[in-house]
Amino acid sequence: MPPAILHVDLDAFYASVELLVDPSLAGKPLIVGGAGARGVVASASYEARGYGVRSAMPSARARRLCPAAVFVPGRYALYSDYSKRLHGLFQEVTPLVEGIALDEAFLDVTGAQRRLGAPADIAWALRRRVHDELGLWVSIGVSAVKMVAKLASEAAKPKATRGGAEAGLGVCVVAAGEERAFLWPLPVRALWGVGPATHRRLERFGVATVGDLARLPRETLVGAVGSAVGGHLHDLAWGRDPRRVEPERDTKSIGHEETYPADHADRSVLAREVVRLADGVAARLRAAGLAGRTVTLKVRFADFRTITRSRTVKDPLASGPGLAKVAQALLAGVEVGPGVRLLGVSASNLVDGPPLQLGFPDAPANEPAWEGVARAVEGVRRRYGEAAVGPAALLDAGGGLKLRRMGDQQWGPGR
DNA sequence: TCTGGGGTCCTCTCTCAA
DNA sequence: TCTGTTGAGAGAGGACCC
Repeated sequence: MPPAILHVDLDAFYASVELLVDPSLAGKPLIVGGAGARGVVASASYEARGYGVRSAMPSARARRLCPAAVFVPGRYALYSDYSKRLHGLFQEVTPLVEGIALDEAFLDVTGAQRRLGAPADIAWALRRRVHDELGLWVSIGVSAVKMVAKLASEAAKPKATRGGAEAGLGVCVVAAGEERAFLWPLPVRALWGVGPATHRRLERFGVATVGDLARLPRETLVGAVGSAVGGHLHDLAWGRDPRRVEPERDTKSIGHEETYPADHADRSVLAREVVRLADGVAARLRAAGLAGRTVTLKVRFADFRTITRSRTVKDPLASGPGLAKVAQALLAGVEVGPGVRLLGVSASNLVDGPPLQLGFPDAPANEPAWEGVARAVEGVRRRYGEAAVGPAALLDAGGGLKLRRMGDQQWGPGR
């Protein structure tokens, strides 16, 4: 059976979910994202895209391009729920599903062909089913080559106009042997792995399309962008992508970061923020049954200069106080006078199983055994809610807790 | 124009031990 | 004991993805 890979991509996912929840928004230019001065666009309806609004664009600019746009703050938990239902439908087609993002996945349907028919038929049936059951449209690319399937789904997408979406192909199939004819006219920037920096370097060699890239000698390309990226891009340009669909991938790091509405230069405020971020990271580590040996602190200054400082400890950490202690020690070595715009805490070097939190570097001998404390906190939170218990440092004047959780501030600070 | 949050991977440099 | 080499691991930064 010839290999067959589907790349499935939801059309304007977050904006489409918001339209489902509130049909009165239909036909209006809709922008999902952070509405504040430092927010960005997470997703835009096709009406808004018709004005040039794109995801990852600063919200302030999007507002200038489309003053009539309706801004919606974005609800990570809601989109996550839709995504789970979508992945449930994928699993009925094949167990070989590799999730790339909430709205995007690769499906290896090589083995499903006997049961469900040709890959194109599987794609059309899946597209119909997603719409019938979830009310959302997906675009699907089909190819024997992973990257080509990805680009084919892009080719299948609707086009944006000021009046809304202009229907696309829905499903785009690139037959075996046709990969180069499909790839070579595309702009080189379309390839996964060619971002702004690589694009600038390639332009110096007169490379504008994937075909130009294919004709560039491999050694020249490697010299220009490095061995790993250069070799990979050259293979892609020739339609070679040996990567398989990988259903299971180990998590390498877990972290939280947050951009503040105004810059902070007060060390005590920043130290408290570190506790908040570390508590959120710890909650996710423990929920995943993981612990981390490396703690990384990320600091972005007012001028957007960004630094990271990390420390690797002997015993894996999974408690908020343990992570916070290391992160605060790292913060102590950073000059915060210029003002801090963003702070982040992450754990990497992850290991399985219950954390072996016996103590911390430079900790006093009687450092409490946080493992027991963390378990007790989890129990209380399960029973009485997340904000029932937390680090004393996070208590506000009214006795409330300001915790940090996944998706709380996904697209920048609010207004 | 003024740049989010969650990640992964690659490269370079430095240190340390064999 | 001193010097050079090599490789592993850590740390930092950057590029990229959605």
